[in-house]
Amino acid sequence: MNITDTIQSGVVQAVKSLYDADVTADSVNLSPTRKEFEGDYTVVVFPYTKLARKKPEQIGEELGQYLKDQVAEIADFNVIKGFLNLEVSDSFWTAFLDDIYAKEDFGRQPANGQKVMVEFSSPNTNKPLHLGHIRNILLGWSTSQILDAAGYEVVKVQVVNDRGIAICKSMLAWQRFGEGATPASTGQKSDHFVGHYYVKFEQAFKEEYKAWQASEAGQQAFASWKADEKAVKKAEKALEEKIRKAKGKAEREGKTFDPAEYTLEKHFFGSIYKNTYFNEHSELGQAAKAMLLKWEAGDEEVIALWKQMNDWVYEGFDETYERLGVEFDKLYYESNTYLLGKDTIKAGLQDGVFYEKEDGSVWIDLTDAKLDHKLVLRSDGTSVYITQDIGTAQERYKDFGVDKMVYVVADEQDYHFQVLFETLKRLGEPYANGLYHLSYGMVDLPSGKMKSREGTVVDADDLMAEVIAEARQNTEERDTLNDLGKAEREAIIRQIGLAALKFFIIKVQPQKRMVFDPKESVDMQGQTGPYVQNAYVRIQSVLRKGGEQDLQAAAEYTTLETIEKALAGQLYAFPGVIQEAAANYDPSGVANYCYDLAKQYHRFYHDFSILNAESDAAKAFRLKLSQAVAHTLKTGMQLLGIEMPARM
RNA sequence: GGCUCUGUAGCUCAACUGGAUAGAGCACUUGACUACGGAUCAAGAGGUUUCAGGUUCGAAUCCUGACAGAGUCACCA
Repeated sequence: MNITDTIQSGVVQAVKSLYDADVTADSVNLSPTRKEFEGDYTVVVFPYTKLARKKPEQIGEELGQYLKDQVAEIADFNVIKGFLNLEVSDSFWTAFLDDIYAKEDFGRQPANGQKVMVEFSSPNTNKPLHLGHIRNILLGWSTSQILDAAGYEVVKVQVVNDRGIAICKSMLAWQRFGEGATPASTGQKSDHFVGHYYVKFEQAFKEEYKAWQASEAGQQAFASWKADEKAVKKAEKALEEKIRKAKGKAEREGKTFDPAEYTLEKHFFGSIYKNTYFNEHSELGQAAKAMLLKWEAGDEEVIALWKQMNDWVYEGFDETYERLGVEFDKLYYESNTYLLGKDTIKAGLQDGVFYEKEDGSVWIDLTDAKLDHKLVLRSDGTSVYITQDIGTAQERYKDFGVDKMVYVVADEQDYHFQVLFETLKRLGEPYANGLYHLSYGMVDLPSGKMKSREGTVVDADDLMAEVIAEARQNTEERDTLNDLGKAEREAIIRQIGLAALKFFIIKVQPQKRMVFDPKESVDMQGQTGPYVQNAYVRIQSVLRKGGEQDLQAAAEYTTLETIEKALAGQLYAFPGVIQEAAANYDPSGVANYCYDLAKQYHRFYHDFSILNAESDAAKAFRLKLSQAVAHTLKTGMQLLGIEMPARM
């Protein structure tokens, strides 16, 4: 039985015997004691004032005395206002440490027999991965590791969006402007090579569109739209809102606001008409669409080109994934799954889950779940995004029989997943109650939103190279690794750089939008990944020098320093941290836990000598404590996908 | 306009899910190694938790209403 349960049930008994009232163990408000007070755990006694009809201080005293008398692990207590601070006996902590210090897997839970699938990354294949993908991948990976540590069997998958208009754009641009170039011939990383042609397409389209805007046809389109008073009025309103926001933003950032950028004409061509132009007038747009149709028809030449482009991209992605240290158990390709789900819709139509409109389109009415009516099949019988998501979910269940599915997807799709999950529920899918959308906020730069069109995206490969370069520079300044071979040194430098990057991103709660400052992300001091690594490295250094010590002597160490108890208490909390992170699908708590533990250890290390401790008993005890901290830090950081070097 | 998320120190983030005097890091100021790794430690300064009400013994946290930012409301994905 663990100590928190022991205390809680002790309080239940105390309340029963002292006040003849029944409370549940769950309701006992128990938390670690704040560091400015004496004690290890604190019980809040305010809730018992009514049933005891006494003052909080008095209740605290009575409960404290009862626990001290009846519960062996409680050595002492004090009461401040309505807070009962309990002191756990030193022998409890030494026994606990004795139990865990040699366990490298401390904190991990035994298998619980449940299977969960985590989907993450899921890129488009027309351009390389960027900072946004990195947040997604780190969240997905660490959540997978955490679920695994919490006892689940985890299946990691990604959906590769390998078809559609976007990849056709890259293909077309390569065909027209590529002149037979290949990644090998240009020396470019192959996914960047493909992305280059995507950008090329967008540039060419932009030029084409701009020329058309000035042409007679373009001006006429604008003029005829302008005749529609209602539409113009609506657009003017939207434009006003846009201007107001832009002005506010310029003001906040101390920049000048240029009203010439916000004319009605620019708004019309930029926001309102762009899709229409692409679909109906653009030569490039027509060509890209024609290519998509040919792809769907299975045209050999187009398919061959498509395969070539995608292969290039995959080669590049694999490299990036490997550098990041992530891998998947199975990949689903949209080109294989995009037709799934139609049969389910038809069957659901029979069962009355869906309804059909006169034009033949199929819908689901979710108004009683506070959602809307949602189209699930077009009037021409073709599928939409949600159709294939329904089919894919069923496919995955067939493949793996999972109890839960976690989708790591940005918060712009919150509504989509609400609709999807509700629909699957109504279809009676067996896994419907185990669906979770791990929604996360977009990553902003200090300069504002990332926009691929404006070239303000932070490339994943560049970013990793940058943090590693910074780690290299820091390492060279210290010359602590000079005796190592180059390969070994580089491996450590890589671990340090990636620790900085990963920790910086994972420490923020998923649902929050985060500001990513590249300058801060390469920081290696303070609340950072390398700071945590440093605590681990210090311990390794101590263990190398004092590892021969016979740890039996620790048994004679019976009076712990405050900070030693605090460290033991923190270690004790680790399994709970993992369980909570798993239950909430939130790795940020693990990151913050690792930081707190490292910080506490750094302080302990500074204030007390380990190898030159006052007695053999103290030395042995502190070695055990250090070893336990090292294991815990290593496990915790491993859950975040961060490796711990033995030296740095 | 409807719905959802967010708003905490100059900046980046916490706050054990309703508990004590709201905590860290960065930046700034000042200290600490002839001792186990200074990527460290300690100290100082920095707050009307966006605002106004409400519930409660107790609110950054829950409720209502404003305000601000973001997202979404496609026979797009």
